[in-house]
Amino acid sequence: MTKPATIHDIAREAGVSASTVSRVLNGTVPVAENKRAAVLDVINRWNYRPNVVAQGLARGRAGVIGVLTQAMFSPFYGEIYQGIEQGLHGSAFHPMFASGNWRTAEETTALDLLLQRQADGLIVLWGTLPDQQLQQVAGQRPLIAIGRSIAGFERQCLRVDDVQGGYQATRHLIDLGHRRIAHITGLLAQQDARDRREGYLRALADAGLPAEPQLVVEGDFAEQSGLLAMQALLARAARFTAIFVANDQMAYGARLALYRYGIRVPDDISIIGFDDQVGSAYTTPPLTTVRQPTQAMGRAAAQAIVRMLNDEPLDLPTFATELIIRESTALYRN
Amino acid sequence: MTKPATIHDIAREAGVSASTVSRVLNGTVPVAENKRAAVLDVINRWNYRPNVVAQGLARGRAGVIGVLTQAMFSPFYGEIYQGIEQGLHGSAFHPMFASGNWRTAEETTALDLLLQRQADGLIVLWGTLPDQQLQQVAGQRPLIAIGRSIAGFERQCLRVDDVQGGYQATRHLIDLGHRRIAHITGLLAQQDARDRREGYLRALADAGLPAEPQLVVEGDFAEQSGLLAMQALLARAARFTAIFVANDQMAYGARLALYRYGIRVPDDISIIGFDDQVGSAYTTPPLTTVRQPTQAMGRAAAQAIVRMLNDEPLDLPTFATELIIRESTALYRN
DNA sequence: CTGAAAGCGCTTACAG
DNA sequence: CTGAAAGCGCTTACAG
Repeated sequence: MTKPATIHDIAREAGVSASTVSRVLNGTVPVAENKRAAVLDVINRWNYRPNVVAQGLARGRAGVIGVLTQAMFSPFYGEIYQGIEQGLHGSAFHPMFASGNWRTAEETTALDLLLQRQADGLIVLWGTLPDQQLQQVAGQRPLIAIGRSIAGFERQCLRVDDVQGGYQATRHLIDLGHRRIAHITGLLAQQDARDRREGYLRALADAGLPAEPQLVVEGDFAEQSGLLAMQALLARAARFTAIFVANDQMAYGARLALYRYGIRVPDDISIIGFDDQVGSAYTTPPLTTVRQPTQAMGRAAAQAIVRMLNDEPLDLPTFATELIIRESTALYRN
Repeated sequence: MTKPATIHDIAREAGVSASTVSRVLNGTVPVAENKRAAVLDVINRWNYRPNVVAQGLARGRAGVIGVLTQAMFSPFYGEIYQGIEQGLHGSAFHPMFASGNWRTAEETTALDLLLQRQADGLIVLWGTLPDQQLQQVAGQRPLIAIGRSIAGFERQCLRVDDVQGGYQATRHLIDLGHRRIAHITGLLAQQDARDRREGYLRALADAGLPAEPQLVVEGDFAEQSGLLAMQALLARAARFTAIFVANDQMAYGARLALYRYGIRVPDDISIIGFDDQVGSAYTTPPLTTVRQPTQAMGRAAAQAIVRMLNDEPLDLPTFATELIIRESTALYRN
């Protein structure tokens, strides 16, 4: 367990000062060709890598973009990470992740961790942190939020149009001829769940269809709640031929409930989800759903952070959802 | 964008030296009660948080465990992360993730990133890095590998018994009365895929069943390859009534192929996967599979790293797989 | 072009 | 118990 070489070791071996080694490392200032070659030679021979932590301290810039996420392992966030990595590529900044799991206390811990590790900028993905906490951070360093708003920092909040998404999903069902359309909502404490429901209601209203409270039940975005919600719906008197489920995970649960009851999809009931999770193309039948441009959103957020760090002006685009038609929805037939 | 307070600011305001502030922060040495109170007061009032990067530099310990993973967003790795976080909890170390995506070049980049950020220890999850590269790192700092071996460092490699897992899966099918059992393998360039196939072959042999090459086709662990492999199998002359698929993702694809052909699961064909992905309990029908104790493995790896960091002796347990029987497998009926 | 010096924000012997 | 000093591994004016 030998200690790794430092810039001074390299300097000594190459017969120059540490300053010079630093200069050839960073290419900031011209260095005499022979010294440059000597330094490079030692660096290669010793396979020297500068300590980026020390660099960060000296430069006052860690080269880190903190990403406050909710679930390290969700495929949904995964696509956003990919976008972030793409957006950061070639920028001298690297992402650093910490997850809050939708619990305010954990989110606070994760945020502190990112801040203490000197993240130069922050990307906040959804979550339950109060505006006030984020406002304070946003006042101190570049911050972009995805999936939530922060009062006073609206221009740094990148939101997808969930109302439109919910509308699209419901409209698709209506266009297929369905008239009695149920809805399993997400956790209504979350804005996105409320927005999707809002889209559902508007689509019904626009089509002159009545909103039937008995056809709406709240879930919590997890599979099991979709299953339970579908059971509840099936137990009620009100009938329906199609259902909009507020995310794909719950749609899986709902679909399983139908399977258990021997109700066919899409022959008896059409089902549409939201998110287009990776697995959704391989469910039986493949799930019709509404896609959020996750990767593009991640990329935009990363690019925006870099622009802020460089004091360049910001102009976040608006992100629209996209209907992905697969095989879980079909024409209504009487 | 005011600069955050430093330890000197706190010291000045509290009327003590920076050393004293440091001492109350770390609780290493007794500090007079009145000064301690004064310091704590300023810290709270200013909401001061020490710069952990600077702490790490001064201490020679970053407090970071690097986790070299393959896919940031896979639920499978996600469970391992959870285990790692649990194992690190309360240990003064935090995980830091970088992903290699099963590409040697990217894995090298990710490893470098972790090393440059001064990770005190490393947990390597699967991957394609040559032994030599990892041996070098393992010679310099604590390293634990999950899912792969490193020559000369076997005691630091935590492996799950894939042969046993493949055996269990196949044996389950045999116990249900199946005699003609197909197998979709993983990418055979990977050891785990070869081991699972080995388990399959051994189970057949132990039951006195012939190994039929026409019943085995290679996949690449992704959904689409499972679908394609199943189509290939169905196109062949050889019939089968059950199939062991080397992971759940491919099992989803294989199941979709059967759906398209109108072949019922498990009535016509039984199917068993491997991994017990989160979604597998909600497929139709819910998937029988073999579970790896992912969370326990992550926890063990994290604890082992901490032990190594504290120069305590190591004794990694062996991890066994577990059969999870759901509804995609059934008794063979003629 | 280049070295010595100061500094980034901390910790930790050292001396009292 | 406590402060001044040196040091962690770098960078960057400053002076030449």
